[in-house]
Amino acid sequence: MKNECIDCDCVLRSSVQMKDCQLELLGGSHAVVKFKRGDTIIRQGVFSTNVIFLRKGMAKVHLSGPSREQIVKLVKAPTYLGLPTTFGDKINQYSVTAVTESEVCFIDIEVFKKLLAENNDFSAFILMELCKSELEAYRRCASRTQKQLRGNLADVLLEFSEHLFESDRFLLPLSQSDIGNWVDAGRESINRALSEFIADGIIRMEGKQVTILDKKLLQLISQNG
Amino acid sequence: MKNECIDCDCVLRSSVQMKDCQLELLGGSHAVVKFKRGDTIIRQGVFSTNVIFLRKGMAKVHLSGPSREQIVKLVKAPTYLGLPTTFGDKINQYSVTAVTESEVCFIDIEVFKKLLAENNDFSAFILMELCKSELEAYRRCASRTQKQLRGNLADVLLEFSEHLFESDRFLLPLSQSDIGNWVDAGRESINRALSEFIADGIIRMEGKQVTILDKKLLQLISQNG
DNA sequence: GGAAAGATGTGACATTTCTCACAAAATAGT
DNA sequence: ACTATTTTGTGAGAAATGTCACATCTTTCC
Repeated sequence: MKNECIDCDCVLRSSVQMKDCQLELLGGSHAVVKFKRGDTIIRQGVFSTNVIFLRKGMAKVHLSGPSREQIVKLVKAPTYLGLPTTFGDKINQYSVTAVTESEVCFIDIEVFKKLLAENNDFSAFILMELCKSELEAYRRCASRTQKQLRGNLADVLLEFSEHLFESDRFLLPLSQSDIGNWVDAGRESINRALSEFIADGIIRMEGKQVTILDKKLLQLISQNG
Repeated sequence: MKNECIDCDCVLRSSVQMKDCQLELLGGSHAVVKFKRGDTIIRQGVFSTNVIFLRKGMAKVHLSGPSREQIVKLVKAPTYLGLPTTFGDKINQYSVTAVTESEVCFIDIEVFKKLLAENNDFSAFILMELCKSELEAYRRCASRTQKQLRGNLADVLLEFSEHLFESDRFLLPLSQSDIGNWVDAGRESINRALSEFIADGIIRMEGKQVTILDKKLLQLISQNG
């Protein structure tokens, strides 16, 4: 098998120096798999022995809450998936589902641990990533719970436009009830708020195709809402 | 200065083997400080170069949200404080405030990084801690946003009783408005719900002294809503 | 190509919680 | 010991969302 890791983003992205032998190790022990939209990449409640690297695509991280499914965040390639759930616990504590066509590598956890132990740069990098995502989790949670519907919906739209697709025009990869599960609202409320945004000329929607017409206003709603 | 680290919980707790020279390093570079209830240990928005180890006491982790202060969690000694905020960003992204008399060590971040690099056990331990707290953050956030007031208040009381004080009788270290900022509710609502719990014979309160009378029922309320 | 499943649009109404207003109690500071 | 400040208790009405009930649309899959 050709060692795909050598030109894989997962290494480039880490901006970490890896010795050839370490790349060998990685290359010899992983499997690249494709997922379709809606496919489960990591399933909550299942025993896990792999860290996953998302090479291409976009995925939602979600877990089952007391009364419904809670979407925690959306992530796009390139990124690691399931670090906390694989290290923190043998059993997956959350699910990850592809929301667009995706491509991932499964990396055996023992190999991953070996790399962490051998390569201090790498382990410092991972540590930093974990710190950042914990901070992000705190911020997002505070923001979600304190803002009301319109503010949260504006955040979601801005998140898509600015971080995930980096464009004012994109195909919404979530259903309205998914968005509800993300921002803690009912499907109907999301629907009504979207209609308002359209009526106010803030966005345009043709099917799943969203165009942001007035980003300034959206940012204002995000702040004040 | 005597090297207090040798018999400090921070080392014991890590269950990590430290070489004598590493302990020296730690012992020679930290400062032990006492804090009173209400004192700020870490202040959001301020430049930081220290990791902090909470030796004794209890503290709240909180950050300023869009419309009010959000309490993220309560922690008790022994534990590290501010790892994410010190590693993830030079500027503190959250505050930590003592809620009981506390004692902490300030550990210079360069020393901490050196230890991480030198001691793989230690760095694996820290990595694991970070993973666990990220998982915990996700779970708590989902729980808080999906449950309603009584359920969340029950959770808070159980958290005090089962994890923080490990007793059915304890001195509530937060004001009612703090509790509100923790579970995303107004101060008045917390007050009313507490009164209900008292009226229902679930708890007793004499001033700040709380006694849990019916833990089973409290757990039921926590589950159902 | 047609049935079944899933996603979206929309109304009416019930609920929960917030907000404002004020009073009483407790705590801290001098 | 006596203010000043913070915390707690309580009512009444407002506001935001949730819930339920249907009527379309769309997509998926035999």
